[in-house]
Amino acid sequence: MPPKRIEPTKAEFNTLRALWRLKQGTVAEVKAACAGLYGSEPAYTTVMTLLGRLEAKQLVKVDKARQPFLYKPKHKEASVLRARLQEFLDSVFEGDASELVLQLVQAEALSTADLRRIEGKIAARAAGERP
Amino acid sequence: MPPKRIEPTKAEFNTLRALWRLKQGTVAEVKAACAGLYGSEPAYTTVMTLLGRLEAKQLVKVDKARQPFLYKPKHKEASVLRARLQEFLDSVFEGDASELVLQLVQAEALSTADLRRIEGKIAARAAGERP
DNA sequence: CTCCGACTACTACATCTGTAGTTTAGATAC
DNA sequence: GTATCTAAACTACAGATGTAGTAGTCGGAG
Repeated sequence: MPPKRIEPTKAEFNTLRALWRLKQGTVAEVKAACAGLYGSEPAYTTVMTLLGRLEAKQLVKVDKARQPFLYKPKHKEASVLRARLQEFLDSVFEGDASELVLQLVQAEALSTADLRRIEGKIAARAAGERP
Repeated sequence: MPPKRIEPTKAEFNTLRALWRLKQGTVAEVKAACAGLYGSEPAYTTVMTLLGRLEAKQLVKVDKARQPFLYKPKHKEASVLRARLQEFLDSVFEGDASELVLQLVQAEALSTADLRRIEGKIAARAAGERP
């Protein structure tokens, strides 16, 4: 199997998000994107450090032929989100997804209307899958 | 407002979970409960440290009149779970709960049947609320 | 050519986390 | 009362994390 992706830390994850938004980018571009997304702009070298750590974790790849280096995410955003979600679900809710959703509703982050919309979306997808 | 609860780290959270299961307990009891819940048993002093940090974070209270000290969770489990969930939702899914649920379904942690069950539960609760 | 500015490579460092050892003071068993 | 045991207090420490400074390099402005 693929040698099990290592998860990004919070700061790394935010950097990665900036990169997803850009599709790809240089350190300077990512730095600017971070400013846009999170209000504050990290130092240039901070972004470098984070991108470097992300590279070490195999979460981004770098084209060193180009100058300045061009960074690209190595995985789809949804895929990384899902991994983080799974990790969270297991460690906090002991894998009980229903309980998690119930808490979401009770926290009023989600309404029954939302739930129904989601069901609809799934149904649509299932129908389209094997037409 | 209450001075905003500080969130527990992973190890602290696990310790807290043990305490929730016990309702209350001494260091030795919590240590044993951890063994049961997580397979491995931490050192006695490790449990002390963690309970101490939890106390500093106002997440447990200690009765020092009793000997050995008796620890009790200061908040309901559901309430802490919900706070962690909210934090996660905001930081990873930018507050979009529907997206989170959709990912749960796609990760096959949840089925449409589950969703329907949850809706049912909510409906029942809503009905019982103001009968 | 020479200096400047953009970049990358290395280094730094305070905190936070997980995990536990060491010291001490009161309770207990003989 | 003296050795023993227990539980609490204090101390330790390596690795992860967030954040950034400094040194060295290379291509272009003048």
